[in-house]
Amino acid sequence: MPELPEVEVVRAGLAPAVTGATVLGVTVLDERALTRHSGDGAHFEAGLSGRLIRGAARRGKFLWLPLDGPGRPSEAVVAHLGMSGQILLRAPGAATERHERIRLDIHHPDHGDLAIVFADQRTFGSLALDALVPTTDAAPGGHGTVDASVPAQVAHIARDPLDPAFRTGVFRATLARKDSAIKRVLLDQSVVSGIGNIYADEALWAARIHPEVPARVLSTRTVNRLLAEVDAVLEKALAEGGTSFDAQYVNVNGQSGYFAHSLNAYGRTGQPCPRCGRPIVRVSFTNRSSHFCPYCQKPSRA
DNA sequence: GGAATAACCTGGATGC
DNA sequence: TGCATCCAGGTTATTC
Repeated sequence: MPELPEVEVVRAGLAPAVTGATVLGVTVLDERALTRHSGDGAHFEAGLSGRLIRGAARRGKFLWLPLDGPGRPSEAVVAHLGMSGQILLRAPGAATERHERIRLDIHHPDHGDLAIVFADQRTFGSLALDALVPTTDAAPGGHGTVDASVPAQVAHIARDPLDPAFRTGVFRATLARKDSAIKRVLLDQSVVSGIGNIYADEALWAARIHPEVPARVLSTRTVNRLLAEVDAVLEKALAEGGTSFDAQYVNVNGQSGYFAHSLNAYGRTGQPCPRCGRPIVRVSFTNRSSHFCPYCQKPSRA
């Protein structure tokens, strides 16, 4: 499931191959991969062909490629991997991938011709051509860019905890106003971006916070501890190439990450807590699952 | 306005 | 073996 570390691995792999490249052609195989695009497949293809890609940027789980082009508006290709999206770099003319939805043929002045393949099993991910708008804080739009702009559909997404422009004071103040469970708040991308179900469970386990504790009751010290653990979990996952359970997530070369071997709570129902040895439990939580240690993560600790 | 919930989707796992 | 059902979860529209 692509969360911040997985998307960052994809961005880092994509950047050297696409920066300075020109889009030769676009093939849309499945228009369901354009749910965030305002037009149809033909509109997407026409808007992209001939454009120069200036780089690869990311905020939270959103990835975008800023575009140049004579007489063209300030735009970017925005990608969201959803639950099962993959962006792969392939040789020109490479065989169609399983679940391939969109292919961009590009030419890079140093690397020659390449194909960018967007494949997605569950079709929750998408690509879109979107206008770039100024950031509200005048800081760079995200990781991998110095431009103070973001795609319009990413503008409502909060900065992620690894972003230098992330403001912990604003985060603490937001939590103090939230009656919702802390895990729900961590998953709210308008509060803090990049965290999904896996890393929310892992960070809460590391910080010894029960996932259903109301956010507003957490002390400043506890919120600081949580943020430190969120940073640590994301950094470690990034260093290990992300999490992969079943080839749902791969880097641009189709390789899986190793962080699944480092998980302490997520997906470990019934297995001993690495800290106290008591079994990890799984509870249903807003259409998904929460995994935690009921002994280490008592609600009263808040 | 804030919070909670349903819907979207595919394929693997499970049960009968 | 084949069919039906459940489950995984990020985002957004809808409802309360």
